[in-house]
Amino acid sequence: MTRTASAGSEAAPAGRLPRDDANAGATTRDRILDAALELFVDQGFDGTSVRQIAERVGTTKAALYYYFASKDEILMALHMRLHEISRELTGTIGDGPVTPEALGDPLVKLMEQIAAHRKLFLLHERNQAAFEKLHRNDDHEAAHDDFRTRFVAILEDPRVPLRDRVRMAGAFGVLFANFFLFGDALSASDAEMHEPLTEAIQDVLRAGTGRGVPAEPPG
Amino acid sequence: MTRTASAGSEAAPAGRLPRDDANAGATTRDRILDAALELFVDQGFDGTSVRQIAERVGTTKAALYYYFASKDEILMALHMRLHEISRELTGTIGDGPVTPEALGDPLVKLMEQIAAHRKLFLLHERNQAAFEKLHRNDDHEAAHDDFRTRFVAILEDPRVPLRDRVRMAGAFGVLFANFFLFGDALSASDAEMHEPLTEAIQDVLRAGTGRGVPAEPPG
DNA sequence: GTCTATAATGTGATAGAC
DNA sequence: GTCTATCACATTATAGAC
Repeated sequence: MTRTASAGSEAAPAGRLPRDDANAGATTRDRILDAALELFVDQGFDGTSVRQIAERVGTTKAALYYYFASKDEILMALHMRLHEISRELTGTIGDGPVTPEALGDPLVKLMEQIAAHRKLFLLHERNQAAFEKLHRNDDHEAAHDDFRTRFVAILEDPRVPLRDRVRMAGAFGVLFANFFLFGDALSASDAEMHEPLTEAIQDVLRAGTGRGVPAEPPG
Repeated sequence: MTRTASAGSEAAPAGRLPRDDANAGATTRDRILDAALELFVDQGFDGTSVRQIAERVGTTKAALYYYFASKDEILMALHMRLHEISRELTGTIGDGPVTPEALGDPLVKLMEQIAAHRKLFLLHERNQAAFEKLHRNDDHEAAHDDFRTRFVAILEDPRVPLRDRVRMAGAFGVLFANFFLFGDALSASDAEMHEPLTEAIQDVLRAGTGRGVPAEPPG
């Protein structure tokens, strides 16, 4: 996690010069995306103007419009960065109804991805409205097969007992709260968090299958 | 939960006529706030124009500005609605460092409040950026003593073992995920959710204190 | 209290020089 | 590829009639 996350999306205009002194030599297009990501997370998509993005990159609005046809397209490009990560994770869950136990490993893998791409996940969490609008305007509204979609499908499955579904949603919540809601407050490194978090997740899930933590505390 | 939540805030201009056919006879001021709440949750604060609010209420922009000096003030009024609820809850937590066990009851109470004022909590969750800006501009930036502030203070307390803090944040996350992240997917009534959710919360907390889910049955 | 009309500003986006 | 200058438009907010 030394670099600031300038991955993917290399379809830049023409002759770019890829050096590798972190970020400084990144494609202009990627520097725009990095700046936008930061601003969208802090101020929200609607609360951020194209001018602000340009300023942070150290250029002008017009230059941005050379790389992106619209402000929406900047958001879309950032969406795609996450979409690929998310699509890999989706495969780790089975197809049919799922037991809480079977969800343990996928959630731990998700945790590691969140840790590696925190800002990208934050972007989606904090700009839900903007993304919905984006997908409404774009054609392919149906079937974006990301992790969340698959997860929601499981939680909607009436074949799974409500008790279990509450646990599964809850396990995700344990993750979510520790990274996004209170990630700053805990002020622990990702490494320090890994074990206690994994334990907590497993416990929420496990307790759900075998009818809970034993009725009375030992002693 | 039959009514659509038109509580509090009666300091309207002058002679209002309070009937009680739900909402239809509500103060105009409250009808504005109800409409704004719905739109701010769906489209975000920045994505909602004053004109849209007026349309939904069935009046004009200028009329809104008779009741509120600015768009920000509408958001502020909604913030106050939640702030009072939140302030009551804060009292249910002690003052010093807190054990996971001691957090069980406050979180269950919080759950009940969230169920009763879901939209209001959602507003805050989805418009974090807007609220931060609001509080930056307003004077009293310091010390808004709501539940979240107190909760964060606990999670920052280095006297509490990290393992416990992860559990406490996680317990909140269980709540959060079931109401906000996946509340729609589960499609269960608040009554149906109450027991499994309470159990799940208690289990996350309990497991943290006594070193994990009991390896041995009670004896 | 609610309206019409309008002011003042900032926005996303484009044209065209270099 | 990046700039300056500008357009068209929506926004928040206000003035003043009724």
